[in-house]
Amino acid sequence: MVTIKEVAKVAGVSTATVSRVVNGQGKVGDQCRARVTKIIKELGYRTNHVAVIHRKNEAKMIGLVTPKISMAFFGLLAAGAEEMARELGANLLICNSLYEVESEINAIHALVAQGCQSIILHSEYSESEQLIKLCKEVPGLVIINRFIPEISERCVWFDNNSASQACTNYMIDKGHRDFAVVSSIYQNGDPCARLLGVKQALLLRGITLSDDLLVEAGANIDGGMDATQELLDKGKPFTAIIAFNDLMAIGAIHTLHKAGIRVPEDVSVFGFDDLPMAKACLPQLTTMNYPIEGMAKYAVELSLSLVKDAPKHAKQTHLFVADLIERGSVTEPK
Amino acid sequence: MVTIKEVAKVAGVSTATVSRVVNGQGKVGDQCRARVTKIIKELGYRTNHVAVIHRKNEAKMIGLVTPKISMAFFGLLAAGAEEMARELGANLLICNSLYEVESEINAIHALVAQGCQSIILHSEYSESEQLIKLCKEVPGLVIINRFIPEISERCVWFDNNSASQACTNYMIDKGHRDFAVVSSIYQNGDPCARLLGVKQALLLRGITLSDDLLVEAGANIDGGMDATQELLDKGKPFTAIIAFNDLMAIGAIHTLHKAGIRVPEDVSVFGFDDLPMAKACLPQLTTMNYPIEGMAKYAVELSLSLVKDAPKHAKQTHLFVADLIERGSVTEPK
DNA sequence: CTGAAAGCGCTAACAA
DNA sequence: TTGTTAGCGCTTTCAG
Repeated sequence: MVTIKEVAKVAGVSTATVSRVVNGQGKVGDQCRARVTKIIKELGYRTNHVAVIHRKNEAKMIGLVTPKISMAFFGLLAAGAEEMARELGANLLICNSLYEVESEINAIHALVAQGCQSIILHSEYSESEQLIKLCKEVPGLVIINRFIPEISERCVWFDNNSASQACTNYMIDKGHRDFAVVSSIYQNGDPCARLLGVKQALLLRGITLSDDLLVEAGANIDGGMDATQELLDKGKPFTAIIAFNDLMAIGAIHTLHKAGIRVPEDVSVFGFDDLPMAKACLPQLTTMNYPIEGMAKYAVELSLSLVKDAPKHAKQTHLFVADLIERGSVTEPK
Repeated sequence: MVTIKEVAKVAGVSTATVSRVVNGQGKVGDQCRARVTKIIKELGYRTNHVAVIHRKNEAKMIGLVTPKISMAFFGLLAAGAEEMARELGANLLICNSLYEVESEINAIHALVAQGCQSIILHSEYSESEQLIKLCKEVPGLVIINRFIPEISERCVWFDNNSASQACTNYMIDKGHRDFAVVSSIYQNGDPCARLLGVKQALLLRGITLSDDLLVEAGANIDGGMDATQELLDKGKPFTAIIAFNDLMAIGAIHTLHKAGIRVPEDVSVFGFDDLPMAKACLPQLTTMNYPIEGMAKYAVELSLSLVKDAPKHAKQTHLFVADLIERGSVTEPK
C-alpha cells in the first residue's frame, strides 16, 4: 500500500504537504502542488480512510439496524438510506437484528465501535427506556418508525392512525358497511395503531365491527390467507376487508379467489404500505403508500445533522403521512 | 470514550495487559485478569475497532456493490450477503453502482480505502479486462452473476442456459408448440444467455420460434405489459410465453388478463428468478428459482477465504443451478 | 507473567 | 508557504 510518506519522499516534500494537497486545504505552492499531484498519480496513492477515521475520530458511515433486510419493506428502507448516504458522501453499514432485542443493542454498540456516529434504528421490541438511554450515549441515533415522546426529536415516524382512518373512511364513502379486518398477530407499534385507527373511524361513523370479523395472523402472505380462510369459515357476511399490510391483503385475495369470491366485485380488499408487490397481484392493490424510502432518506440527513450540532428545535418531531393509492381492489359494494 | 489507557491506569497495569485481557490471548495472571475485567465493566470500556483495524490493517467488513439495492433481486442478494457476513462476525458495507461503470470502479476503490478486503461485485457493464485487472489488485474481490474464464475462480455465477433449456423443455413436454418470448431490451449477460437457452432447446426439439413472437422491453412489470401488448397486436397465435424474468411475466399476465385471455387456461406464462413477488400474482408464477441468496452467502464465504489464503484449486469456478418451481401459471395447452 | 516502547497512516497545531 | 512533531487507540515484539 502506497502511503503519504512514500509520496512525500519521492516528491521531496513533507507528509504534511502531501496531506494538504490530498485534502485540497491549506496553502500549497502551485508548482509544489503540481509535482505532488503527479507523484500521487504515478504511485497510485490512495487515501487510507481507516487511518483518517481513526485520526479524526469521525466516520463517514451510517449504520442501519433493521430486523431483516430481505423483507421488502426493510429493503426499501435500506434503499432510501443508501441513496441519501451516497449523496452525502457516506457509506451504509447494515445490520440485521432479527427481531431480537439484544442484537439490536449489540448492533448499535458494534456500529459505534466501527466508528459510526450516525445510526438509524428500526426497533419494535426494545423498551423505550432502553432507547432513551441509547440516545443519550449516541448523539447521531435516529429511531425510525416509532414515536417516543421523551426523544421526539430523534423519531422519524409515520401517522398510522390517520392513515388507517383515511382508508376506512374511503371505504365507508364507497358505501361499505360490513367490514372485516385482517390484522397482525403481533399487536405492537404499527398493527396496534392501525387497528385503532380503523376502529376509531368506524366508531365515528357509527359502524360497529363484529368481533367475529376481526382476525389475526402472521403479517405475511400466508398469514393473510389463513386469516381470510378463518373469516370465511365463520360465515358472517362482509363486503370489505381491511388488511394490516399489502402482504396480508394479497393473501386475502388469493384465499378469496380460491373460494370463488371475486375481488373487488364481491369483496373489496384494502392493503397498506404500497410495496412493489402491490402492483403485481391481480387486481392491483388499492393501498396506503407508506413513504418509507423518503423517510429513510430524511432519517439519514437528520442523523448526520444531529452529529454535527445539537438539534435547534428541541421538541420538533418528524412525522410523515400517507397517500391513498387507488388501484383495482376496492370498489362499491353490490 | 473510555480507552485501554484509562483502564490500564485505573487497574494499575500496562495497556499491553489490558489488551491481552480484552483479546483473551497471551498469558495473564488470574487475579490480574479478574481485576482488569472488573474495571473494564465498571468503566464501560468498549473496543475502538477503527483503531484495531487501522493497526492490524484488516477490516472485518464485506463490501457489496450492486446496481440498485431497492430492486427485489438485489435486495435478496444483499440479504444473503448480510446473513453470512454476520455469521462470520463481519459487517456489510453496501454501495449502489446505479449501472454506471465508473461508479462500480469508484465504489471498489472506496471500499478498499475503507479497509474492506472482501468485496462482492455484481457488474453487468464493466469490461472483462477491467475486472481482471481489479481482481489482481484486490485479492478478496468476487464477481457474482457473471463468468469470466480468466478469473473463473473468482466467479460465483448461475447457469442461465441450462435453466432456460429446462424451462423450455418443461413446456414442450406439457404439449406447447407455439411459443412467444418476452425478453429484455438489454441483451447482455443474463438475458442473452437465457434467450440462447430457449432457442437451443427449441431447436433441439425441432420447434421454430417466429421472429414476430420474440419481443423485447424493459425488464420490469411495465416492460412485460408493453411487450405482451405488442405480441397481442401482432395477432400471431401462441399458447405459451417465456418471460425473461418474473417481473416481465407478471406484466404479461396483467396484459393478458386485461385482454380477456385467461392464464393459464388460454396462455401459459413462465417466469424466472422466483422473487417473493412470484407468489403474489394470480395465478402464482411457475418459474425457475434463481438461488441468489445462497449464491451471495457462498460468495461472502469465498471472498473471506480468498483474503486469507490464495485459492487451493486455481481453476475451480463456482456455478449454481436452478430449480423449477411449479405453481399455477403453466398448464397443458387446450 | 508483565511492562516499555515502537509504530499503523494520517492530521493539525505550532514553528520556521 | 512549508516542515516538524505529537498523537488518535490499539497491538506486538522484545525485555525483564
